[in-house]
Amino acid sequence: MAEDLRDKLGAQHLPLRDQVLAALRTAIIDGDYLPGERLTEDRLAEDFGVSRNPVREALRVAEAEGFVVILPRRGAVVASPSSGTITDMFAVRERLEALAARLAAERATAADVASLRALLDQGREATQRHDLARVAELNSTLHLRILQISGNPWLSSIAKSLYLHVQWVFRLGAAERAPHSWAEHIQLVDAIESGDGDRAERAALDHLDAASAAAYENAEGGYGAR
Amino acid sequence: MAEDLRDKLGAQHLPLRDQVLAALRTAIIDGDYLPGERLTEDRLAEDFGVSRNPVREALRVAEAEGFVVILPRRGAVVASPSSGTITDMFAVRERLEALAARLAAERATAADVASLRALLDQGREATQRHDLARVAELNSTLHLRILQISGNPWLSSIAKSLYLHVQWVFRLGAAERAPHSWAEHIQLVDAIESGDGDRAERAALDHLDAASAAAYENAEGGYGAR
DNA sequence: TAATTGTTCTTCGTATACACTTTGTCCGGA
DNA sequence: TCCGGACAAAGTGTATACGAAGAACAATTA
Repeated sequence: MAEDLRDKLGAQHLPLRDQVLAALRTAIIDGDYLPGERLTEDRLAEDFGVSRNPVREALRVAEAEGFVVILPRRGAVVASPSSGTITDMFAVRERLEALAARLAAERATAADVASLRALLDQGREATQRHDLARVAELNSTLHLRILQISGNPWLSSIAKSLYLHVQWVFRLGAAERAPHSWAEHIQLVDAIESGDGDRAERAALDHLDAASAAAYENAEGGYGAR
Repeated sequence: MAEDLRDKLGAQHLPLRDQVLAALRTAIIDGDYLPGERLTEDRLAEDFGVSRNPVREALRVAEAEGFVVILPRRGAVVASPSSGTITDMFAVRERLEALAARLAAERATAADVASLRALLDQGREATQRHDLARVAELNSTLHLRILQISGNPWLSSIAKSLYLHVQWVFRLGAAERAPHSWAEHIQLVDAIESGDGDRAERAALDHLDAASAAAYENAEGGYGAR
């Protein structure tokens, strides 16, 4: 009974605008709303079954995060990650994840390393099962976990946001590369465990370089945003 | 009552929410709203002479940017940049501005360099006049200009946001350090002009290290947020 | 004193209204 | 046929009001 109430209150705890924002983000990342598509407030309100206000608030944040572009008096359209900005994104991500890897190496506890290793194991297993969706999910979890271990909230939140955008761009072809990248992940975790910041940074850079190259290839075959 | 603000800001095309956001940001950075201070929607609406709707939208973005913290059902309070996050902020900024300096060095046109030199001149002049406010302003402009020259929109927007936060933390004691840092700026611009990415990156790192040390000192004497 | 109950303040979401822009359409004239 | 302008439709931007729910604080009671 108390749990019932807790759950109910906990669910209520999330403001509608945040739920809308989350739903909007995933809808965009999943391609339900395609780049360039017009997002009128009424339409979104109807799609999510809420009034205009929460939608508007979610849209402003989505704009700040780069998922939509808002044209004054003309409303919102889904942003278009052009191939130019893919390069730019990776240039920034490279620096950020390198820093994260260094910090993680310097600060990781035994428990932290253990949790990374556990993810690695699950990833190997999922790869053997050819469960690509699960591999992709573990991929995200691993990166986010490293960010968290770095203990720098700024780094974490910025990189997280960038990471979402990478997923968005990646979306279509990422799964094919996942098994390849797993070997790089092992290198990275080994480096973090060693506590050697330089080495961890190098491993992160190598990983990002490979991912960047793959992303660029995928972008060619991506949706033709304009 | 509302008219003065409306007329002042209303001359532009900008939606009210953006004007409110800008006003809110500067009010927080300038210390008109102190860390921990409660910001009710009604109060802000009255302060800015607008209705609650634009205020709410501005608040959501301000939250995403880290200037306020919104507690569910309890409203917004001005965020508190604790000394812990100062270190974290500079760790990220270091990487980002180093990248910006490198990219700027690789891409700067003659006109770009000329505009940087012009800022440098104005800064030297303002320093001689002991016009510290102007020096601080030129300081910002210079950094933002380099970001812009880097030509990476992601880098630019992220670093810009971080830069605002640095200004916020700095606020009190920054003026004293400004003359010192000007010498470092000359090094930085020289490096960018040379087109040598490595050198530009090193110059940026040196500058940031010094700024970081200074910021840390200032933080001790900052406002005692709780 | 401690617990409980009210009261008040404020957010959160909904709904409505309306001015103003932008956009698209239609119509008449060259 | 093509052009330009009037006109209507759609949608944003802003204001306002209202009710529900939660949180904080005061008052009351045991």
